[in-house]
This record gives sequence, C-alpha cells and structure tokens, in this order.
Amino acid sequence: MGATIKDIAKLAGVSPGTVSRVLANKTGFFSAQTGEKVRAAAKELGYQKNTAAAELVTRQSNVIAAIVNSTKTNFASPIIEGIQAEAHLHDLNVIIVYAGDDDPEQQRRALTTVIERPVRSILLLSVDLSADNLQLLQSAQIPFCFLSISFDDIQVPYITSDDWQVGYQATQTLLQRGHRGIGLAGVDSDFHTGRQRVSGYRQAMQEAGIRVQPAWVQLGDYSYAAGQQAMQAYGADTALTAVIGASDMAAVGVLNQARSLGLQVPTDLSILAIDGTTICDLVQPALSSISQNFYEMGVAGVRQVSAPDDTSQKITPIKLVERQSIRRLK
Amino acid sequence: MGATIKDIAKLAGVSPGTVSRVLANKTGFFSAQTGEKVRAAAKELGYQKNTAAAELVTRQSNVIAAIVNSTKTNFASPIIEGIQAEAHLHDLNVIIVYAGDDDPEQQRRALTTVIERPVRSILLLSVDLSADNLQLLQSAQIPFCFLSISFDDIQVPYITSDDWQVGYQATQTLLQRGHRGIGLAGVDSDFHTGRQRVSGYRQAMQEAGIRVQPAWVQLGDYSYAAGQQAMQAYGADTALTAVIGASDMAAVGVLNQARSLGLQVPTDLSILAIDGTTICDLVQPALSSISQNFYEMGVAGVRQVSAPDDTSQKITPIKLVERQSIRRLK
DNA sequence: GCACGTTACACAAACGTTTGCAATGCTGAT
DNA sequence: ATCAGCATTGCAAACGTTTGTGTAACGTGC
Repeated sequence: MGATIKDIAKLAGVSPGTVSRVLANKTGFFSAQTGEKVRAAAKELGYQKNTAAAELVTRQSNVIAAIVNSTKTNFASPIIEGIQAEAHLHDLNVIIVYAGDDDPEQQRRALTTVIERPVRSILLLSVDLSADNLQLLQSAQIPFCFLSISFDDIQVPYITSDDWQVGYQATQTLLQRGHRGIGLAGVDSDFHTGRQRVSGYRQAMQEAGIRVQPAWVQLGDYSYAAGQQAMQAYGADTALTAVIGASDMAAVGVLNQARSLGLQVPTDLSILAIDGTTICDLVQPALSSISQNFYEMGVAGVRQVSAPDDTSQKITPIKLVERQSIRRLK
Repeated sequence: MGATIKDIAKLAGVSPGTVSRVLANKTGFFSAQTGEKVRAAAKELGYQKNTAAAELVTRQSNVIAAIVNSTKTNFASPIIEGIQAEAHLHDLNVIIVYAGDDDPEQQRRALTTVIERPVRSILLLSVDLSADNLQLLQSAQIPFCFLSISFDDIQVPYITSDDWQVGYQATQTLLQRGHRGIGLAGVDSDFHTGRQRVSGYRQAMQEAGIRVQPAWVQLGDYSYAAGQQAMQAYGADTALTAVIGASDMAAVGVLNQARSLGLQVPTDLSILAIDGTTICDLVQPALSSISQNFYEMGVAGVRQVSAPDDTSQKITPIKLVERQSIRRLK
C-alpha cells in the first residue's frame, strides 16, 4: 500500500535507481542537491522501505535470529541482552522465535520460519535439536551457533560454560567449606551438559576420597519440581549437609522442599545453585551460586556467527557468587 | 545459493508456475502425477522456499510480530505462550523483538525492523511508545494491538486487565480480612495503568471510611528495588498491617525488606502481590496475589489483530489467588 | 463431426528493490 | 578544438515467487 521508491522518484523527478542510492546513502553517487530532494520526497510520502524486495536482490539481510527452546528458562534473558547489545554494534537486528519445549514439530516450525527468509545467522539458545532438524539447519547454509549447550556426539559450533568445571567447582566449593555429604539435585543425564556436570561432581568427590552414594545424584530436568522431588527423595533425616541445585530453579525447589521438611537453610542444609540468575537474590536466604556469564555467551555468539573463526567451540567463564545459603562446617 | 522453483521446474520438466502451484498445494490445478514429480524433485534438490520473494508478490506474510519492552518483565512469558498457541491455530508464525526499556531509539529500531517487512500484525507487550513512534506505528497500516497496558489519552486498541478493579479488589481483599492500614508499594503514577490502580485503591479505602495517609502510597516502577524502597519508607514500626505490591517483583521487594526490618510475614505484615506469576510460588511465604490472566491476553491479542472488530479495547479477567502471605485480623 | 466443458499445463507480468553499465555534461589539460 | 577524466544520473536486468490468462488436449453428448 505504502509509497515505493518509484513514487519518490516521480515526485523528486529522478530515477528509481538514484533514489535507491540516496536512501542507502551511497555517498559519491549523487549530488547534495539531489539527496535533499529525494529525502524530502521520501519524508513527504511517508516512505517505508520494503525489506522483502531488498533482501530478494541482495540475498542477505541484517537480521539475526535467536531460537529459544522455551519461554520458561529464566536465563534466556541475559543471553538475549548480550545478543542485542553486540548485534546493535554491528548494526544488526534481532528477532526471537520460540521452539517450544523439546517438541520436534515446533522446532521444525521455528527453524523454517527463520530459514525461509534470508536471515544473516542463527543462534540457538539451549535448544537440543532432533536429528532431522539439525540436518535441516545445516543444509540451510546459514551460519549458526548453539548457546548454553554442548555436544560430544556431533561437531557443531557452540558457546557454553565448561560444564565439567561447573560441576567440579561447585563440589569443590562445598568441600572446602567442610561438607562431605553433598547431593546433586535435578540434573539431566540424557544430554552432554548434564553428564559433564555429574562427571565434574564425581571427580571432585573422588579426589576428596568420598564415596558417592547412588541416591546423592538425583536426576531431573533442572526444573523447580525436579529440585523439590530431589529434596523429597533425600528426606528430612538425610546424611547430606549440602545440596547442589542443577539450576537456580532446581535449587529453589530444594530450598522450599527442605523448609517443608523442617530443615533450616543454611543451618541444617547448605545449598549451592548453578546459574546465578536474578532469582538467587529473590529468595530467602539468597542462594549462593556458581554463576554463568550468560550475557557474555550472547555477545560471543554474535561474534562467532559474524566472523566464524577456526575454533568454533568456546567457553565462557564461571564464577562463585557467595550469598547466604552455604554454611561453613567445622 | 539454494535451489529455486525454476531448478525444480527444469528437473521435473514442468513450468515454474506449476511448481509453485504444487508446492502451495493449490489442488485442482495439477494432476496427481505432476504433483509427485514436482515434490520428488523439490526433495531431491533440498528446496527451501524464499519467503522474501513470495511476500513481495503476495504482499502479506504469515508472521505476526510481538514487541516486548524488556527482557526483564517476567509476565511476558505467559503472554507470549498465549500468542504462540493462538497464532499456531491460525497457522501464523510469531517473531519477537525487544524494544529495550523506555528507550525511544530502541523502540524505533524495533518498530522499523517489523514494519519494513510485511508482517501480518503487531502486538505490543506493555510497551509505552513515544509520540513519534506511535505515529510511525499507525502510519504503517499494519493491524496492531497493545497488550497489558492501557491508555486514556489516545484511542488505540488494547487488551489488559481492568486496572481500576485490580486496585479496588486488592484493597477489598485486605479490608475483608480485617486490615485497615493498607499500603500500596511500587506503583507508577505516570501512566494510565498505575493511576487506575491507585484510583481503585483509594475508592475502596474511602468506601471503608479510611483516610489514606500520603506515605501509604509509595510510587515506583514496579521493580524489586521499588518494593524494597517502599518498605524501607514504611519502616519497621509502620502503622500498616498490610501492603499491596504493585507487581510480583515489587511484592517480593517488600517481603525481603520487611524481613530485613525484622517483620514476620504474614504475622506482622500481610502482603498481597499484583500479577500472580510463578514467582509468587517461589518465595517463602508464597505470595497471595491478584492474578492477571496473561495467557488469555496473548490469545485475545492475536484474535484482535486477526479479525479486528468494533470493540477494540478489551478486558481480561482477574482473580484472587490465596497463598500464604495474608493474615486474617480479628 | 461439431460445439462445448474440463483438465492440465505453459507463459508472462508483476511485486519493489539493487546495481552494473551506459550516457550525459562538465572541467581542465593538451 | 579535442579528449581524458570525473561526477552525476538514467536504464534495465535481476532476485524468486505468485497468479491471471491463454491454450492445447481430451472427452462428452448431440
């Protein structure tokens, strides 16, 4: 409906090509006077560029797509902020599309939505693609990068924390404070990330000469409910003095369930969360955490797809943030 | 780079037009045999449709855009879920773009990102547009609808809760439980939404014959910090027995600050949150809330822009959800 | 055998932009 | 006067798709 470049051309008395050059600011290709005329005409007509047409001929766009797996993961926010900030630096726009929660059909839908238009690149936030969909993505010839997820079976670019270190340092942190009965709650063992965390945990325990009881590692899906269930399984008279929540949400689940069981945190039980999102500061006691640098992941992701380099798998740093949920044992 | 419709045509030995019809499933325009041939060829070439080209000629797309004002608002999730669910019913895809936080420049950027391509419609989640940007939006001739925000000064379609009722019912709830000293914390008076809530609050108090002290209404921006500051202002020896948090986050701020001041919730102070997102269940005690139906807002928003009808301003229901943060006074 | 419908396809225009190339006019040097 | 070089602009092709129109081929009923 809106005015086109031709309308402007007519109004300004120049050719469409010239209008295009002026609007794209291809300096050196037109006189200052013409520039003024064209811009005035464009403004008068309320011109809005038709990007579809432009993308059709240039075969590239300035939008980068972020695919997120669920609206529920609270750590998506800082990643997206990082993506936005870095993208704006490169004068790129960001669109986000949701891929549901482990639903291959929704994943496919999200993928085709972005692949069918010439997006510059694709960032996948913590989404675990089905084999079909991964192939779809790879065949699209668009630069992509996974964020906050890692793989051992396939060779794709990803940026994440060192999950083994996450597990190891979390455990070390508690060991150093005198704990020996340490649980790991709500962790997933189906995917690489979870397996790595468990592995780091086991290594730290082994180095400390502690034999990990099977019930100490409670599997789950990182959710609040998974944390609750884990704590329920440990029980009120658990031998554990500390629990590592596999995520912030899981840790909060542990916290609340512990309270239901009559345990005081951190007096009776220490809790260490993994992630370090804002939620750690919202609950009481505030949860100490092994914090990931999600913002940096977003930034690094944009850099990676903008200028893919040799090392396509990168690690962002983690750090311990002490709050109030860990007690030092004698 | 990818295969085009012409490549398929050549391979299948038909014309591009026919290929287009087959792929668009315009049944009746081709024989079963041709259909098979074309589909086989498309598969073999790994054909991916170029939506930009299609949108160029049809002048419409099947994507609807959601503009959200910040990654921080936690109620965006259920709205987006509602949007997704309803959009998928209509076979529409959803893209989300962030408009920053009250930054006109970022708003403009987000707007042009979506306007420059033929999106079907635009949903604005709780974003308060500057005058310029509103005009930009309106001049784009794309159906739009504001969600979770209301206006009294301009005439635009929006869907939200009845904010006056929110304030009124929240206050009523506490009055009915015997409270008379009731604060309102973290509410914004610059925009319609906040003013309405305050107005509902005042009306309920007046009906109960209670004179509202100026300090009882603590203004803010609905944030956690605003809640904290409000509670700080009330002080440990406040005359209030109950506080309404203007949002969940504000309520949590009130809760934690109250605890810092040595007040027990709900024993010493009752708290009622407004919004009712998942965060109410995460903290201890779980916060009772006047809950908005955000999911429904998303659904209604998609319906509104899909089939705009006469009444362009709609109200979604609210309800009281009792948890553990309100004490009944004698 | 003819008129008429139907089916199944090809043809070509159109969408709004970008961009290589050609054309024009001008400047200044030869 | 001629010409090279440059600045400025117009021209037209191209991007990949959709869709209205044209047209064969093939019945069908008389």
